[in-house]
Amino acid sequence: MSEEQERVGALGPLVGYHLRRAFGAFAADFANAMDGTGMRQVLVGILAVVSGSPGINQGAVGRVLGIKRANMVSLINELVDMKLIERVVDPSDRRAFALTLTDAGRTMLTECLAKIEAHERAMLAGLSEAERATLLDLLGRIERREPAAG
Amino acid sequence: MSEEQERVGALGPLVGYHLRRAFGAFAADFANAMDGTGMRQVLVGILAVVSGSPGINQGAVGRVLGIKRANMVSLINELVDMKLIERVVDPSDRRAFALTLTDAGRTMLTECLAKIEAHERAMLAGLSEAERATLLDLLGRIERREPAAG
DNA sequence: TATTGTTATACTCTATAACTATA
DNA sequence: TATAGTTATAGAGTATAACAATA
Repeated sequence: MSEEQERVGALGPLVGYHLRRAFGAFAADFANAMDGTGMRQVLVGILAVVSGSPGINQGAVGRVLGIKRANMVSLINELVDMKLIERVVDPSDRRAFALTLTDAGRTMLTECLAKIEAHERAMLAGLSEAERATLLDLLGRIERREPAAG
Repeated sequence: MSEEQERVGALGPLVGYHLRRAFGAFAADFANAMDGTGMRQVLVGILAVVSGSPGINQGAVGRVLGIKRANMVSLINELVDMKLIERVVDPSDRRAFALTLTDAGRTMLTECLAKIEAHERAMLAGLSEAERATLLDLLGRIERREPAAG
């Protein structure tokens, strides 16, 4: 196996470096797995969140997924144009749009999740079930860590 | 702590999703840690690789770090403009440039690595030493996994 | 005042194709 | 022909500032 990957000098012991490389490998394989669906990581994420919280507005979806409001606009537009998401004015707050999946959206999400599970199995083939659980736990604790100052 | 982060529906059990979020948290804090230095993740990575393999050419640096040749050009230009890297024609292969760190480059790398170690300590404060080692091991095995088809 | 969605904008990262000069 | 570096370009992710409508 390529020795070049070993010559990372001072980067070797850095979790951040390996996180970047592992994330990159996952992202590339994910894009491959989505081939032909017209979907991307972020779009599937939005479908999953809307599926779990029907009627949610796009600002809230953004907060769940760590996407800025300004960047949500075109993403939601894409999904509406693809007829995967329905967007209606929320009667209880007329500034906001209530989002729900269309039937096509539910089908698409189901199909994507099946492809994603295969992609995850391939990427994690070298890890035992216990190791996958450990990885999920450790990553989760990094995400939810206490912010540095309050 | 924000309940919104929990409402990820089908994304919850996906390693790829949590890898994306943990990587995002690391990247944001890394950028913060580099404040005032003019450096970014990729630039520090290049300095570290050149430091470990003086005289290496930029294509090889790109292969080590997973950066395409075309994208290396402007990155190396940046580092040369900042006078952190020296680029001389390799006498043994006049197509290539041999890269080495300048004194300023060595100083910058040392300073950045100190900041990065503090950043890593902060990001991983909730993990024991054993857990950090486990995380490095698991991420490393994902990076170096066997490609799907040969 | 604060919030929702929006527009405009900019920077970075990533990717591909085509070119040159050397090997 | 293959490789090192380059140029041009395009798509995607991420960030901020400012605005209108509504709360």
